[in-house]
Amino acid sequence: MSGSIIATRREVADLAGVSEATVSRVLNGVGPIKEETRIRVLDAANQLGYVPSNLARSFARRKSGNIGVVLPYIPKARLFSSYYFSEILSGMGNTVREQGYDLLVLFRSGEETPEYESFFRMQKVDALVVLGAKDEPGEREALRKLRESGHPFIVVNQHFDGENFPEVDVDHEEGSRMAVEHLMDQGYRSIAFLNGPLTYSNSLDRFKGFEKALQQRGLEPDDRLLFEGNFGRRSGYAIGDDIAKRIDEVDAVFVANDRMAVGLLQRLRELLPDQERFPAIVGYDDSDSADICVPPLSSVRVPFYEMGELAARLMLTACEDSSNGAEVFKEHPRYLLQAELIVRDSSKKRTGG
Amino acid sequence: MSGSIIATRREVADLAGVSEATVSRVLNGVGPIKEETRIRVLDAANQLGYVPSNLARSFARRKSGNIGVVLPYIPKARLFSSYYFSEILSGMGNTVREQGYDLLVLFRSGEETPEYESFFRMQKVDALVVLGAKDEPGEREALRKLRESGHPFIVVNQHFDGENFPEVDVDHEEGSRMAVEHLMDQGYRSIAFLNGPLTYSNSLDRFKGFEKALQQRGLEPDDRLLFEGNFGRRSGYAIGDDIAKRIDEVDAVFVANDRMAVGLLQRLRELLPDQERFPAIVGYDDSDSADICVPPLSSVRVPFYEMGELAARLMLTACEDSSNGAEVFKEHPRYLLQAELIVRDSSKKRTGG
DNA sequence: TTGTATGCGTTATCAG
DNA sequence: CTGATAACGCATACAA
Repeated sequence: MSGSIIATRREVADLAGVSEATVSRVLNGVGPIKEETRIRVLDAANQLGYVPSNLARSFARRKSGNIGVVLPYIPKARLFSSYYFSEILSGMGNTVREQGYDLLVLFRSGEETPEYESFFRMQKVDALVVLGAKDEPGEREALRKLRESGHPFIVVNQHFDGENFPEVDVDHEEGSRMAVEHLMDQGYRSIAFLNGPLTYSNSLDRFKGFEKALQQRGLEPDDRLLFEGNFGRRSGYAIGDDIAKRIDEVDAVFVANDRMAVGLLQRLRELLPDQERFPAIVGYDDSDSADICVPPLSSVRVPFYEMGELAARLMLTACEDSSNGAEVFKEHPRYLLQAELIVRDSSKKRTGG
Repeated sequence: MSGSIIATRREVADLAGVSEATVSRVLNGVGPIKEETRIRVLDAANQLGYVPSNLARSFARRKSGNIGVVLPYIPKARLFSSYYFSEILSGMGNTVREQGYDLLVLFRSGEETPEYESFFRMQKVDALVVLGAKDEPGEREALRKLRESGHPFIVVNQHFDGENFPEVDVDHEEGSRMAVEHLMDQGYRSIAFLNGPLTYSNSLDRFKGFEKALQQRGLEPDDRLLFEGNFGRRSGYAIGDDIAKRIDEVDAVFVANDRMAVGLLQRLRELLPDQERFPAIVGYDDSDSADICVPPLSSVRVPFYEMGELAARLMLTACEDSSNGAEVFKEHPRYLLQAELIVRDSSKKRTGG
C-alpha cells in the first residue's frame, strides 16, 4: 500500500514525534538513544517504508561508499582472460558488501594516459584497486601521483620495482620455481620457457623462478630455449613452430599462462604426431582449460579470488581509518600470496625407456 | 606544482572574475555564455586543477550517474561461467563510459529474497541491469515490484513468460534449432539432448528449438534421450555415464552449454575408446574451451558482449528521458539478438562408411 | 537523551 | 548573458 509513495525523513520524525536529527541518529546507530524512542522511530520508518538516500548521506559525509576497480582497456573483449577478472571481482564484491560498500568499476579507455586522482577528487570512490596494470612509464607516473595524493589504493598482481607501491601480489617466482623443479624431478633437463611480455612484473618473476630452479641443479637458462608470447592462445600456437624446430633439444616447456600453453599444445600435437618426442608441459593459472585439454595440463594455481578478498579488505580498513588512509600501508606495502602447483598428465614422467 | 592542492570552485570564480554560478554553467555547458568568459573560466579551472565533485553534483541533480548491475550469488566463485559475465560487463562498461556514466556492481547475497527498488530509493543507481536471474517466485515478485515503481531496468538473457518485463535476450530457440538441424544435416538421427535447469528460460527455449528441428523432419523428441545437468562441467561428466549406457541408441548429443559439453566429452572418451561409436556433439556459448578441447567443439555462439552493449544503451536512453524512464519500454519490451552456429570437428559427418 | 542550527558543493530558479 | 540565492537530504557540533 504505502510502499510505493516516497517517504521523507520529516514524515518519519513527525510520526515518531521526534526531531529529524533523532531519526538520523537512530538509523545510524550513533549517540545514546532511549530504547523507547529508538523503537518508535524504527517503527515509524518501517511503517512509512522510509529509505535514507545513500547519495545525500555520502554527500554529507564526503564519502562515496564505493571502492573503485580499475580494469584494463581491452580492445577485443574476448582477448582477456576473463577467469582472472571474474575471480578477483567476486572476491572483492563479496568482501565489500559485508561492510556496506559497493564496487564501482572503471574501465580504462585505450587512448588517455592513466590518471587516477580525479576519481577521488570527483568523490566517486573512497579507495582504488588497480587491476591489470603494466610496467610502463605512464602507469608508474600515474601511480606515483596517486600515492602522493595520499588516497588509499592498491595494485593487484603487479609489482613496480623500486616504487614501494601498496601491492597485493603472488609469489610468482616461487610458483615458477616449483613448476620447473617439478619438471626436473620428473627427469627433464632441457626445459624451454615460454614467457609473457616483460611489461608485466609477473613475467620477470617467472623468469627468476625458472632460473633459480635450474641453478639449484647446477644448470643455467639456455637463451635459445627462451620464448616470449603475449599471453594469448594464438601466440602459444605460433611459437609452437619455433619449439618444434628445436624439439631435439627440448625435453619440456614451462609456459607462463594456460592459454599460451593450450595453444602450444595444439600446435605441437599437429607438428609432432610422434608421441615419443612430445615434450612435457606445465602451464600457469590453473584455469578451467587446464583440465579440459588433452592431455590435462599441469599448472600453477593462483589464488585470484583470495587476492580480491585481500585487496578489498585492505582498502576497507584504509577507508575506516578516517585519518590518512595511506597510513595503513606505510609498514607492509606488499602482500604476497602463495601459488600452488597442480600436477596433471602433461608433465608426468615418460613411462617408456 | 599546484596539482596537489585542492582547488575550490570559489577560487576558480575569483580567478576568472566571475560568480560561482557562471563557473558551474561553463563546466556544465548550459545556458548562453559569452565565449570570452567561457575561456576565462576554463583557463582558471585548468590552472587551479579544479575538479568538480561528482558526488555533490549527483546530489543536487538527484541522479547518481550510475548504472547498476546485479550479479547472481555464486557460493563457489569458480562455478560460474566467467566468460559470460566478463563479456556482458565489458559491453556495458564500454558503453556507459562514453556517456559519462559508471557501473556499480551489486552482488546478490545468497540468503535474502531479492529486492531491487531500494537501490533506487537509496539513489545508488539510475537504472538497473539484472543478470543471471532465474525464474523463481521471489524473483518474479521482486521484478514486478520494480516495474511498478517505474524505475528503468532490464533483464538480460532471461525471459519471464507472461510478465512483459523489459528484456534483452537471445533467440535460443532458433540457436538450438540450427544446432540440431545441423546435426541432422550431417546424417544423425538419434539425437540426445543434455539441457540445463528449467529455472532458466534459456533451457526451455533450447528445448523448443530442439523439438522444432526434429519435427521439421517428422521426428519427435525421445524422452529417454533427454538429460538435465546444472551447466557445470561435472554434471556433463556425470551424465556421460548415462549416455554411454544408451550409446547404441545415440548418434549425437546437443548440449546446452560448452562446459557441460566438455565434461561429457571427457567422460565419453574415457568410456568409449572405440572411435566408431563416438557420438557427434554440439555445445552452446562458443566459449574459449570450444576450440581447446579435442575434438574441437561445434557450438552456438551467443553475442554476450553485444547484449551488454544493448542493455546499457537502453538504460542510458531511459536515464536521459528525464520523464518516466520506463516509458521507453512500453512499446518494445523485448529485444532479441541472434545466435550463430560455429561448426567444428565434433559434429562433422562420420567419414567411415 | 534530544532538539536546533549549520554546512556539505552543486544545480537551478529568478532577477537583473 | 550573468549574479544572487534557495533548495537538495543528511550529519553533526553545540545547546539544552
